[in-house]
Amino acid sequence: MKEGPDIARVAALLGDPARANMLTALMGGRALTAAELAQEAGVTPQTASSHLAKLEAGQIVVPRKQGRHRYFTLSGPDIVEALEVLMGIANRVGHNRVRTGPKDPELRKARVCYDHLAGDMGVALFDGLIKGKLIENTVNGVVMTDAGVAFADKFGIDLEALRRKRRPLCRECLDWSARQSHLAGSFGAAMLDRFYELGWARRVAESRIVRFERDGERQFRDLVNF
Amino acid sequence: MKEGPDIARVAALLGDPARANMLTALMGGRALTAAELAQEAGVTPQTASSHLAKLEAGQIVVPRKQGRHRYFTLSGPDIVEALEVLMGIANRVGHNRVRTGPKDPELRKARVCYDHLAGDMGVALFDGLIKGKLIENTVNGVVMTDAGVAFADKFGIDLEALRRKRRPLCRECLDWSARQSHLAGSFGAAMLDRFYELGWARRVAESRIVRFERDGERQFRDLVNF
DNA sequence: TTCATCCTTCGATAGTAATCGAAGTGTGAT
DNA sequence: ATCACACTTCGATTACTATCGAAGGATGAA
Repeated sequence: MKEGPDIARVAALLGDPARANMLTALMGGRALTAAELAQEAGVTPQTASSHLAKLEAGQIVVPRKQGRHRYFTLSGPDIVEALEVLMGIANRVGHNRVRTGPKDPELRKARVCYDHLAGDMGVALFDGLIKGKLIENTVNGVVMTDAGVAFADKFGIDLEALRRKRRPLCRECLDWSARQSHLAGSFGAAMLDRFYELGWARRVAESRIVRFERDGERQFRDLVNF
Repeated sequence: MKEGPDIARVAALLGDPARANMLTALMGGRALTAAELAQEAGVTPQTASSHLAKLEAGQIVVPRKQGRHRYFTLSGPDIVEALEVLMGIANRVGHNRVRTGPKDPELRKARVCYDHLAGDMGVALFDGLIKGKLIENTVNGVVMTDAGVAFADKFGIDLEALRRKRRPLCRECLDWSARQSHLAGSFGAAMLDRFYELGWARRVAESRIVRFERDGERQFRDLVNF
């Protein structure tokens, strides 16, 4: 009837709760399997498969076969952009899925996002590494500088082992409580692991909260104030 | 379950063809009535009313009552942003409502948009009238200047008759093939009628194409090169 | 080969939402 | 007062789609 791009078709693909959950899970930038996405969306694998088929047909996600797994990624940065804008709108009009409850402050401060640190402290870490010129935020993604490599070694992270994994070393991940980027990727995960090992922080059981020890938080602050 | 804004709810509101049509019509920035939006969407007033109620409840549009009309506008620039991004995606993945077939060039060049001229020549007309200061694009919409009134008279358009109609005299209409505004409103319709009368152009049967005669196009070019 | 795992397809069900005809409400014009 | 118009509400229909159980590949491991 009318000329122009078919907005509705694309928007409808993002307009189902299960699919929206999958897509936001993919915003971290990491490829996820169908099973992981099913869990994220809270649906059975069959249902997830159906949704993923639709998203694939609509070219919102791109599948990559690896062994008996199928890994999905977003088809492009424009999808991320769309999700971001929609989140902004949802936020503005007050369509939120969970109330900002009493124990929320701790979640906002520090929590795990899959396997890396998110929340205010996650953002602080990312910013600190940028300011200290240990990582650089280029158009092609986040990369480590030579100074960063030296730092990782000194901090007790085996970069060579990380590089052997398929997963990208550094990646930025949008933080919805803080609306800024925090550090993801295998290096981001390794940093959080190291915080645990050093006794700076520990996970709170049955929750995504990461609780820093008093001394650990002090050392963390020193770390990010390059 | 998950924290964060409820993307799906917002996206679902944009994910219906009728609603998407209404919203893209509102991208021009001007307030439109429920009836106009119904026509844009190609649905009956009842259906449009239902959609508008949903959009209003979701705070995507804002109503403003004026007499027996209800004017709707987008609730904020973020909505425009979202629509633009979605259009980009739809374009990238090739979800277009009309095929860019062989006879497409003619459609792009000149076609009717309801009752006025759209396409490249429609945009050229609009721009020409603006440049010639016959119309002005103000925040409250497009208005005619004194020079414009004089021109209309000379061109054989009875402005007084047009003014007696309820319909606004001048209006801009977003052109998706050209991504720019063209002239709508009763004056826009009258201009196209006059082109027919003068033998400058004629409609191609069973199509929205407006085909200009060689001489008619030349005179049209003279007209818009104020 | 046999088994386990990951994922998809099929089929049935249930819930939702778009649509429009008919009727109702409110506003402005004659 | 009467009419016309703009819009909404109600009710019924229709169509779609999300969902999951069950079963069927496909891949890798033992």
